[in-house]
Amino acid sequence: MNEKFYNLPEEKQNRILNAGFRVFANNSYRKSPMNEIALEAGISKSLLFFYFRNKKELYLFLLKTAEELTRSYLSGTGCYQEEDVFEMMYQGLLAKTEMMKKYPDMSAFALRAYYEEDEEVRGELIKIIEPYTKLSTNTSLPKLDPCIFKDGLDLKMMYQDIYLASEGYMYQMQHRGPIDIDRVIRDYRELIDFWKKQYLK
Amino acid sequence: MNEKFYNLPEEKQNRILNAGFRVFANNSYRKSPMNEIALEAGISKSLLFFYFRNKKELYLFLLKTAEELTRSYLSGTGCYQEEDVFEMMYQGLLAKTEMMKKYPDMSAFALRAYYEEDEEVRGELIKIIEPYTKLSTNTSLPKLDPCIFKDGLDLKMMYQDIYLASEGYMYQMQHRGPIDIDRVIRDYRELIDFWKKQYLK
DNA sequence: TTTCTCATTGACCGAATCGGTTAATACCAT
DNA sequence: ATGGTATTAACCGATTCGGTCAATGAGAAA
Repeated sequence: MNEKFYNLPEEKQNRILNAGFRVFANNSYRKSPMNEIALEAGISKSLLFFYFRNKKELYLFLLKTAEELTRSYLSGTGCYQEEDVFEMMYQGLLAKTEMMKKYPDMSAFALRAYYEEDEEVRGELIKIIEPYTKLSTNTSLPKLDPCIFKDGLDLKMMYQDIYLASEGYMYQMQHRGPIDIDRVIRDYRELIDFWKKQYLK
Repeated sequence: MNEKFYNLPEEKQNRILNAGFRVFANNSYRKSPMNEIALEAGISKSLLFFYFRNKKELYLFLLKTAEELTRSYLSGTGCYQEEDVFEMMYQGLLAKTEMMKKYPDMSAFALRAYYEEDEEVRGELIKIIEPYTKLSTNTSLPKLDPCIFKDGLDLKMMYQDIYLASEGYMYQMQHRGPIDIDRVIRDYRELIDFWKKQYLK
């Protein structure tokens, strides 16, 4: 890709990124037209081809960017060193909402890329997401100290419960159109507190 | 549509239905090619146009069919007259898995249709899904008899919890590729029992 | 076999769309 | 004016699309 892309004002860079995320999220790779991306970004198709040599380059650039941004957002929140499972989940969702404010279709784009099968990009696509394919199957519950939970509580089921409900929240955020994000956060916080009262000693 | 479609052996009808569901679920209306649907159904494009005059007719037929099938599946299970909230949820998920066995992409198709904006079909599309648009915003909890639940339990939060977790299950079923459906049902049953022990007196 | 019926198809058409190129602009500082 | 850079309109060849139609195939009836 053309290094001059980074000289553009950040707002314009983001417009292009978001246009790409959105189009590639709604269509398969082959059926995502460059002209549609350009139109949505508010630039001409020619300019888009000026910054990115071809569609494949733009696609892989978007994927690499999504990966980097996600990683930086997650490490930004203290969601990893948090020892409280509930607060960890909360921080995770907080990070995701922050991302969705700035890049509304990025996660949908990443999810679709995960299943993209077009041979034109598949090979180099895998190299980027490969580290995460193993990680995703890691549904095993983190180490939980039984002492702090109520006696006789099935920790595995509890974790299933909060994990799936959180997944359900994310799902609603993505598929239920544009909604009041701050409202979602407040609701989720309520749920977290409900769980803590319910499951913690 | 051509009434002779119903004369086809049921297996062939379903192949065509499922091919349509899949293609229209993965692409927008405009970018769903008839030839791709025919290929996936194992018939020629000409034959597809013999049974359905044009793309619009096929699309609306699929939508109407999806609506009817869903309604019949839901009324098939006793999920409405069930008074136990947990068993109601369980029956609901059971019905959905049954559907996904026979029509794997139907619900994904219906969801995408819900947000389809193409003016060629939007008008008549709305007429079909309009009754459900109001119903979907109905997140209010059903009438719950507080007596059977543990004292001091926040019923609204409990319902949020189980509703979202169930949503999370559905999400996993649709987006996590082909998985062992019976395994999913067993896991969900476990979760239901966990909730009953947790929330019921 | 011949004939009739009807499901099914390959070949085709005009129009639109696609990825990508290029030569020309608009803009702005010197 | 001049030079350089950001940006675009116009264009191209190839492909794809929705849809049509004449022809083929298969099976039952004669």
